[in-house]
Amino acid sequence: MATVTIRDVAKKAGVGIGTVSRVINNSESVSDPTRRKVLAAIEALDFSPSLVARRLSLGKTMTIGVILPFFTNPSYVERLRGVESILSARDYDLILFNADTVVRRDSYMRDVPRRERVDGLLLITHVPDDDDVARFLRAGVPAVLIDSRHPQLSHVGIDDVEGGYTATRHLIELGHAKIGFVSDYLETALNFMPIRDRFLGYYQALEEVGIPFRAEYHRQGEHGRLPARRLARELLSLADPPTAIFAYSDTQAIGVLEAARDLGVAVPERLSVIGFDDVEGAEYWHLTTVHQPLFESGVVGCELLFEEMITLPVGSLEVQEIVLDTRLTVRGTTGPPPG
Amino acid sequence: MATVTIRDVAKKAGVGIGTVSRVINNSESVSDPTRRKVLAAIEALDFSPSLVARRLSLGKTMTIGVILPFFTNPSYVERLRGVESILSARDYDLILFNADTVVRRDSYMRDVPRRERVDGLLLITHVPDDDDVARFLRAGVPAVLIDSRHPQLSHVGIDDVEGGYTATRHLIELGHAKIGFVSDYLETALNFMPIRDRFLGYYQALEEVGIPFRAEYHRQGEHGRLPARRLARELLSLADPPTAIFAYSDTQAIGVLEAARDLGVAVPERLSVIGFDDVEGAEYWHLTTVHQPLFESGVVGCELLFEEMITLPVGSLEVQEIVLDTRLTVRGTTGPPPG
DNA sequence: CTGTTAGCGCATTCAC
DNA sequence: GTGAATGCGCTAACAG
Repeated sequence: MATVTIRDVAKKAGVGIGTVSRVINNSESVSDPTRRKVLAAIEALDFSPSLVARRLSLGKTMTIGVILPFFTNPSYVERLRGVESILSARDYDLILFNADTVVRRDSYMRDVPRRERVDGLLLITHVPDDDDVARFLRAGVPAVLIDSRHPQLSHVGIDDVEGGYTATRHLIELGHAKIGFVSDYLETALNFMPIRDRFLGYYQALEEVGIPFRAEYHRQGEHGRLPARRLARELLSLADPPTAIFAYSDTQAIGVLEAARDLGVAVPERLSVIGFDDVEGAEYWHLTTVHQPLFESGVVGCELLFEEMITLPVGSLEVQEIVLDTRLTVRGTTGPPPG
Repeated sequence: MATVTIRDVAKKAGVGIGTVSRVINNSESVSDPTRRKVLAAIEALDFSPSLVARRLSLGKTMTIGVILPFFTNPSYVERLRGVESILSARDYDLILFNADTVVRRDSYMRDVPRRERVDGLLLITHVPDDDDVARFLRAGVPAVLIDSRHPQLSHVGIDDVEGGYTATRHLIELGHAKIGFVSDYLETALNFMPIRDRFLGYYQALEEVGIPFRAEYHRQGEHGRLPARRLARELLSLADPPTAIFAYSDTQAIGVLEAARDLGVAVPERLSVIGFDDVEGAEYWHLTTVHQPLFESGVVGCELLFEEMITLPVGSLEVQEIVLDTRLTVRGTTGPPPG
């Protein structure tokens, strides 16, 4: 209970604390006999070095922080798994900052990089503004973006415009012309980029083949299954309802499927539905969707961050932009339009 | 960039560092004028105290650790949300330790409580052995269990025996006598308690009304939708198949529903299915299930932990056992047996 | 009320 | 190679 320190070990081994420190850190310059003595003492005392003290002394925290909008969402869980897979291999700790509101995001953006809490920062989906980035740089905290962009920061993501295009294009090629889009609000205080991008892809795909964009076919709402369900119901209740719906995420696609069921609209016979992400659940809903490498995005983002962390001075590394591939995954919820 | 310390502030404000420290910590005994001076200096220098130093000095880490089998599972996400809701209000950080294998669990059980990494530990589902608990106590790290039990540790959970009983009883009351059970392996290296408990509840409910337990009606496998699907298919292919199936979790219940669909068995006309947890997706499937307060379990567990953390010496607080209520939630997948 | 001092546990110069 | 001294930034106990 009386926590055993490096000093106790030194005394027991009959050496100086410096030597113990060297042994702990695998320094070359320790003779084999003394090393053995120290190791024995460590063993005997069941000593393990204090991370906090080491951090203070080293000026490093050995943890990286992740700021994200809450991880309830399956896609974030997948990404975090990727991050975690890298961290655990490097003996780094992971601290999560759940920024699901503007207030909390701002607070974290301000505080987290400041107080030597983390050695590096991963921002998922959240878009830092110029002030934030300046603060990161000033604080000397490397930051990497996942699923978001900023000219001065490295990031990993996908081409959401292309993804939106791919989804819409799939529906068009099946013969659909009346294609709805159910999404999060395009403009919000949190201002997530993929939302606008996928919409853009949707828009461009329509335009390309001369299908006019119909505002009433684009419904926006809060993220989530239930709001999407409501929006889809609106869509399907239109005088001239769409024969296909592209949902911003798989979660929302499920909502759309529910709406179809609510209204007795057969999928895919009378309505095609395509989602986005390809989360684990997607397969079991037989959901056609656009697959994106979520786990890998966490891995790559984390690796990128470590690169930056070992490169001094902070910010000297050239900004890298890594774009992962998306892939259309056709399952059972899309087919040719009725009639 | 040259990190500004408490000393810089003291110099600038023309006071001693002790005073600055007092201001930072909202100590009463500082005169208003000096407080103002210090505050001004802090503002001017954009100073913020080093958490690491504070931690070293205080001997506290201001973080709590959570060890859990990976949080991919929807039920863990819900629990974590509950934990996080308490933490953020208290200015504590959350470190996640993903222990999805025996090796990693053992490693975390050994290392995490040791190196003053955390002020408190939350174990979800994982069952510590006596050695683990002894180590926690020795290290002076309070620990609380969620969804798991140990005589020397406080815990919050549900009565899984009762839950299993409730589910089975519901089927019995509908008139079913041939009731299958699809579950995780009862005996595994990770040795989770709820699995055996729910089985026990299932067993007792049958016994109570004189329905003999039939070993071929109990199928065990890996956790997950797909394994459950396979198991359920086996069950339904029996010469004398069950007319109802109780699944250990909602996830597995979905697998059972799929199996029924695979085999063209109508639910609930020819087969009743009941799950457990009442995760978000359960509603979509109209799944009858046993609801358990997942979010609340995180909240309560975390509150319990804080109680222990402020009570010295560690372990002096009486062990508390909090049992949350489960609730049968009847939806559309259960009904009377055919015929 | 407030300045000063002594650690917190470790890594890192330095001399030896 | 190795031991002793110094400092990381802060809190707390002690004088004033």
